Amino acid sequence: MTGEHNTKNLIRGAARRLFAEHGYNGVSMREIAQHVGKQPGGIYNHFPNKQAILVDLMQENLRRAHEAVIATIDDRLSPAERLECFVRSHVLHNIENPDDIFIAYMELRSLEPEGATHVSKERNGYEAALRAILDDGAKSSVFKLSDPAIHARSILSMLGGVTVWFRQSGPQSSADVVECYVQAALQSVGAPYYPPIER
Amino acid sequence: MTGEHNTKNLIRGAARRLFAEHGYNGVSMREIAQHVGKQPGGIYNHFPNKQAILVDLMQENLRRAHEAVIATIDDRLSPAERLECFVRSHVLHNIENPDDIFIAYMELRSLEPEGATHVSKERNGYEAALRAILDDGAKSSVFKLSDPAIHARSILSMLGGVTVWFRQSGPQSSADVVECYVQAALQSVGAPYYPPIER
DNA sequence: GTCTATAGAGCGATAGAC
DNA sequence: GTCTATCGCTCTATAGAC
Repeated sequence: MTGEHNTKNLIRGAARRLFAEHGYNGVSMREIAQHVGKQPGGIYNHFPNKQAILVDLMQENLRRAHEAVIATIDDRLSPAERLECFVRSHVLHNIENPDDIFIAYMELRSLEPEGATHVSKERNGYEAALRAILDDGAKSSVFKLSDPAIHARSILSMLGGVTVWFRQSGPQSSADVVECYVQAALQSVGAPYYPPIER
Repeated sequence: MTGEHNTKNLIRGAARRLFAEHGYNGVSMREIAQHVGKQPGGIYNHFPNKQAILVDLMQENLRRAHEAVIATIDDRLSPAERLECFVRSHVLHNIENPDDIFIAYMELRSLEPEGATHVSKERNGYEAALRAILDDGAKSSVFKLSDPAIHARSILSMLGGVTVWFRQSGPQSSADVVECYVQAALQSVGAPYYPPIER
């Protein structure tokens, strides 16, 4: 699936990088072609138009991101443990795929209606999964929160912010950053945070 | 200053609305002119070019937003009280000026270098003001946080998210939403949250 | 599947009458 | 300060040779 066709994937890669940096409307087919080392017209052998490249990136990446996070959550764990799993894998995935995530959350407005509703549904499902954890914790009073829906959104905004400033090449280790977001997210719903292990 | 010239302010208003909805690169001078009820060429009597409209909006609005928030913080208060003031006025300002804030945080990449550095400095100063509060609270152990810089960024991302989903015309009251973010932000740094008053 | 060439539309910005 | 008109350019997308 990923390596199905070389040029098509090169186009995906160039578009991902350029869309993340300049935004969908700030990037031309010519620029994408140039980064792939091909002529502009040739892109249309792989995607019917520019919008299709964005749809391809957003739908596929968002689906994979959500799937990866949801898979790490074991329903038998406590709400606090499930939230910790959620945050940890979400931030880790964001750190490892900053461009994908950045595009997915910035370019909803550049999608035409059909793609926009699809992506919105995908996002709402993900948000609902997080809200279910918060609801559970609120019921058993291990979480202190007045509105699970708003807290869910605020956690997602918080975690999404990591793609704006964090770079793997920077001074901080991924593990430390993840840990810090785990602490902030757990505490934000009133759950206690215990650092992994003293060194 | 605000009412200095009618057409110029109409242009500001149309550009604010359109940039927030479609992004800087997704809006043409023709569209802005149309929303103002003027001819495209006429805009250039008020702004030298398109970029100048964006710079005008971002610099002025960000400065006013930060000024308004910082002004509500009394240095004699405790770190927790100062953080509460910060969050409360920040969210309230975001709610009352969603387009301004949304543009300021989304369109940094559409700014040419000169304007980008100016806006970055403005933002960094604001982030530093928040970090100073967190540092204070961490020193006296009323806040529980492993990295004040990351916690400051995570709070700002969290609060900024309100512009994405909240609408004044929606079902929730501004006051309730503000209160919810106050709770999430205070708790995220490990500070206790006391609801305003039982009803 | 890639190329060259270009159609057809829209863009930012300017000139000059009023 | 607003208008009409337009320049020069870039854009997405297509056609057709190889």
